[in-house]
Amino acid sequence: MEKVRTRFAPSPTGYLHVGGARTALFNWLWARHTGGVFILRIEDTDVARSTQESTDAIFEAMEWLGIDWDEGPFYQSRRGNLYREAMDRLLAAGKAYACDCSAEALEKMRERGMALDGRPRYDGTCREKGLEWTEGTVLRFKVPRIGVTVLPDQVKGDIAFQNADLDDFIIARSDRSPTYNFTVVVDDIDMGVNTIIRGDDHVMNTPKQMLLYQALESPLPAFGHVPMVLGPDRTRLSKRHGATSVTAFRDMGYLPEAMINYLARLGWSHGDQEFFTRDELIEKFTVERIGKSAGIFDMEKLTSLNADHIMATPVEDLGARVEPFLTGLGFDASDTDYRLRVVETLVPRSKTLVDMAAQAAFYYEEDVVFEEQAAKKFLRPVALEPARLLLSKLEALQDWKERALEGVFQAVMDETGLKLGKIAQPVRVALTGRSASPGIFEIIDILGREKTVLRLKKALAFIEARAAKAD
RNA sequence: GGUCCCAUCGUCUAGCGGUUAGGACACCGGCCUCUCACGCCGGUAACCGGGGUUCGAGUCCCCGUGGGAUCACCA
Repeated sequence: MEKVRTRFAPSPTGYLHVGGARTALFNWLWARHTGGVFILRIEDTDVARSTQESTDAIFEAMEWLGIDWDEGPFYQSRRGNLYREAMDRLLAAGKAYACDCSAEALEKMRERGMALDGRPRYDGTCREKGLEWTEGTVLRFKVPRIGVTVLPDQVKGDIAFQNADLDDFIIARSDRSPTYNFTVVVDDIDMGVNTIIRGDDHVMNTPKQMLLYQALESPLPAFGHVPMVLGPDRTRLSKRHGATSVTAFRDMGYLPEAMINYLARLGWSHGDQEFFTRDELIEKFTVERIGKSAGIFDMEKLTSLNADHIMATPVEDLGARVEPFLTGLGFDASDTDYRLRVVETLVPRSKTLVDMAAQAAFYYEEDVVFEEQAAKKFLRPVALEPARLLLSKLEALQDWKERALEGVFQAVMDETGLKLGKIAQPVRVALTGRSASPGIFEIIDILGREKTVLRLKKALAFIEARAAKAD
C-alpha cells in the first residue's frame, strides 16, 4: 500500500478558525494513524489579501494544538516557475487557450446565461480563436463539452457532475499569475499528495480539479469532503458567533487536548466514546467514520470536555499551565510547591484554566474581600463563640496538618455542641471571602497558620463591629 | 435561479432490515456531603412529511419539504 500523504493548505488571510483547525486535525490524524506524511502549504497566491501576521497566527495555533507537520511549510508565492511550466504544457497540448474577453463582455454572458436557464457561465467565445497568450489575456482550461466526471468521495460517496455544466475556468490571470484551482492541483501533484481531506465548500471545485489531473496526466488522489462547522444559528461559523479563532480558546483557558478531542468528535465518531487522549485519537481515527452532515459548534460541550481533560492531566502539568493565568491576575505564583497544592484542590471544580485561576485568588490575595451575600449570611454574632474557640486552638496547634486540623474542629464541635456545617461555613467565608470553596481542612492546611489566624481575626473584628452597630 | 450535498432528542452522535431507538452535553430530581464541585442513581426529550420495496423499515428506493454549499482574473 502506498504511503498516505496528506496536507493542510490554508490561505493566510486571517487567523486559524475552528473549522480550519478541524480540517488540519483530520488530515494530521489520518497521516499519523497510517504512519504517513502530513504537509503544510500556505496558499498565498492572493497577494492582496495574504499577510505575514496571518501566516504566523496559523503556525501559532497549530503549534498550540500540537499539530506538527513533516514537510513544509511551502509557499505558493515562491513556486511560480512550477505553475508556469504546467501552463505551458497545457497550452502546448491544446488543453488550454488564451482569452481576451473583457470584464463587461463576461458580465453580459453571465446575465444572458442567467436569463436563459439560470446558469451563469462563460460561453467559450475564445475557445477556438487560437489567440496567442500575451500580456493582458487570461488562460482558460478547455473543459470537455460532453461527459460526466464522477467524484468518488471518501465521506459522501460518489458525486456526479456533467462536464457541460462546468465553465472553461481561468487558470492564469491577465498578469499571468495562476489561480487557485490550478495551483492546488499542480502542487498536490508535485508534492505527491494522495489524500485530500478538506471542507465540503470545495466539492464544486473538485470536478474541475479532477479534469486538471487528467490533463496533466497524473493519478487522482483520494478525496474526502468534510461537512461544515456551523454556529448556533445554523449558519456558517463566523466572528459574530463569538470566539472562532483557535488561539482565543487558548486564552480562555481551554486545553489543546480538549480542543482537539472536541473538534474530532464534531463530525467524527467512534461508537459511544466521548473522551479521547491525543494518542487514542491517532489510534482510532479513520476517514470512513467521518459523518456526512454539518455540525453546530457547541461551547458547552467543549467546556465539559475541557473539565474532563483538566481532571485527566497530571497536577504538575496543570500547575505549569495555570501559572500564566495566575500571573495575569497580578499574583506572584512563582512558588511551585505552593501552586501545586493549590491546583490540586481546584482540579475537580474547574472548567477552564481561567476559571481555576479565578478560584485560586483567595490563596494568593493578601487580604480577603468578603462577598456581601456570604458575609451577610455567615459572618454573624452566633459564629463568634465557635470562631474564637477555634482561633485559640489553632494558635496553640503544634502539628499543622489536615488530620490535626480536623481534630481541632472536632474539639470545637464537642465543646459547643455544634455541627461541622455551623462552624465550617463562617470559617470558609473568613478565609476565602466566599461561601463556596475547596474543603475547609485542606484550605487551612495550605494557607498556613499565619494567614489563617490573620483572616480569622479580621472576620472576628468584622462580626464584632457589625454586632456593635446593631446594638 | 442552475448544480451539488445533507436530514435520529435543543446540541454532538450510536444505529449499517427485526432494538423497550443507545450514549454524551445541557436541563430537572435524588444520593453523597463542611460549602461548591467531583462521583453515583433516576427523569424529560428524537427517527422532517408522503409514497413505495419487504413478512417486517430510523435503516433500501422515489417525491416533497427544510437546511447548507457553490456559481470570480478569492482561496
